[in-house]
Amino acid sequence: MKKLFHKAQQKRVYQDVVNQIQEAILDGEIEAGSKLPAERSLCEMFQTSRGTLREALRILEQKSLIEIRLGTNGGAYVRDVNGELMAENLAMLIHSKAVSLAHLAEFREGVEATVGGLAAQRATSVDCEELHGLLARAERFRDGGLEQWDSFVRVDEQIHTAIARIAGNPLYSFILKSVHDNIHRYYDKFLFVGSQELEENYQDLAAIITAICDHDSAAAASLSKGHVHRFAVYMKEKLR
Amino acid sequence: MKKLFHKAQQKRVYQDVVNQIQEAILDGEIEAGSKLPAERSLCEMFQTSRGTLREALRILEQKSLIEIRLGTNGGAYVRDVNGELMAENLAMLIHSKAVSLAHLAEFREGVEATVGGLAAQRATSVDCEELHGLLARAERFRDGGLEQWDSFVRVDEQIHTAIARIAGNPLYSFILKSVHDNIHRYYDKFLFVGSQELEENYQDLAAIITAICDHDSAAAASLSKGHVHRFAVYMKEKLR
DNA sequence: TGACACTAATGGTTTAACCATTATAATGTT
DNA sequence: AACATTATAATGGTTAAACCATTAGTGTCA
Repeated sequence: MKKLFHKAQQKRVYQDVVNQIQEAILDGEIEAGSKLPAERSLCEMFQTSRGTLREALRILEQKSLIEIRLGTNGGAYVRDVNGELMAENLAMLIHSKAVSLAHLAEFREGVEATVGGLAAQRATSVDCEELHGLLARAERFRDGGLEQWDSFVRVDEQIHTAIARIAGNPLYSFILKSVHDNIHRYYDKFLFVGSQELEENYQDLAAIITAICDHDSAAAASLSKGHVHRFAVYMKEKLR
Repeated sequence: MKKLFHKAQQKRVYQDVVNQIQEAILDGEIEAGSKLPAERSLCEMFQTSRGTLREALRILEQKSLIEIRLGTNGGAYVRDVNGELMAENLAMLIHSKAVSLAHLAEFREGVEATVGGLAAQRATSVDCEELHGLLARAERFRDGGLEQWDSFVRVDEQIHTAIARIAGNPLYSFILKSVHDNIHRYYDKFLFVGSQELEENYQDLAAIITAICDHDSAAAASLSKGHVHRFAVYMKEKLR
């Protein structure tokens, strides 16, 4: 932090403050993890009152650009740019019933199919080693039976996350994370499957990973879609 | 508005206020378009100070749940639930260079392909009439030459929006709107094409609409993907 | 009838004080 | 020396009261 920030202007002063700080963060002038000056210092820099400045900080916090901590060493810490707003928006759409579980599941089918196909085109040998490593962990948890269902689900999600990363387009990663987060937020309580479904799930993952490592894009897309579709059908049955 | 809202509690008072109002909006207890009480009245309801209450309103405004107007008849008006947060998040990801133009274009390819395929499965005769009506308008603007390029682009976007609606999944509509908004926000200035590209664009749209109305899902998906891909190539050339 | 000014409701901003939380330093105890 | 306890100070959270700025509606006047 050097000589940045000029006196706040415009009609709504807090908006000007938001704009200045947001630009500085998005342009990389302030590192993620670093701390903004204390509220009372920022007030002097922007020549504004504390109330107005705090309204600006509330907005930046809601945008998930900063995180505000209490106590000594508290203050506004700059966060990494992330996709939390998407997840939050999705949560609101679901809460308000503008988007249903069926919509969410169908959307996920389409996206995971596309992502699976791209991953098959772009997977390197290193990527495939990682996928097979994750698959081996999933196999161990599968053999552990229903007691390790939670662990299996976690690995399942790690595999999907890894495939999205391998697809090479961060937008897919952000959006799939939003979808996964919301599935967990709203529907976790309904999810419980038997050992048969667990086995089927594992076989799905194994087939998808094989297709990706064979660079068989069409198969990877089709298998991914089927895998997600089966999952969606389970959810629907549980919710009925 | 009846007897809702109890005294604000918890560590961060403004967060409790946000939660109460947000729930009321998302649960439909407060209609979109209606006005919340004035700040000073809300302060009494929540038994909080005006500064704290205003921090809560700032958050709700940033979530695009309310819109605050000035002057007489001003105040916090409840908005329809929408996908603006997604668009804003996407804008920040692009601004911070976490997502590039190429990523955005590739993502759009995948989504528009999926949407085109779904629309072909679900289009009714009424939908097809609407699409052909839009196509006729596009044809008129095409014949108007480059002078009506702006109008042509608007109809083009209307067609894509209509196809997303016909696909029957609002999530696709929200996300495609976010993508379109950001393409316009960041790349409009680079976009200018000649009459040949305009003609090609029109032929693309005509072919897509034909496929949709023939319920030829695979063709609609493939043509949509090609259409978007061609657009993406143009953008890349302009940016070079 | 139209232009202008007044009025009142409402959000925007400022100031100054005090409360709550927490990392660190100072102190005491074993 | 090691550990538990307490005090300190930095920082965000909250309150109160006053005043400024914007704007729809109303009233006045030419």
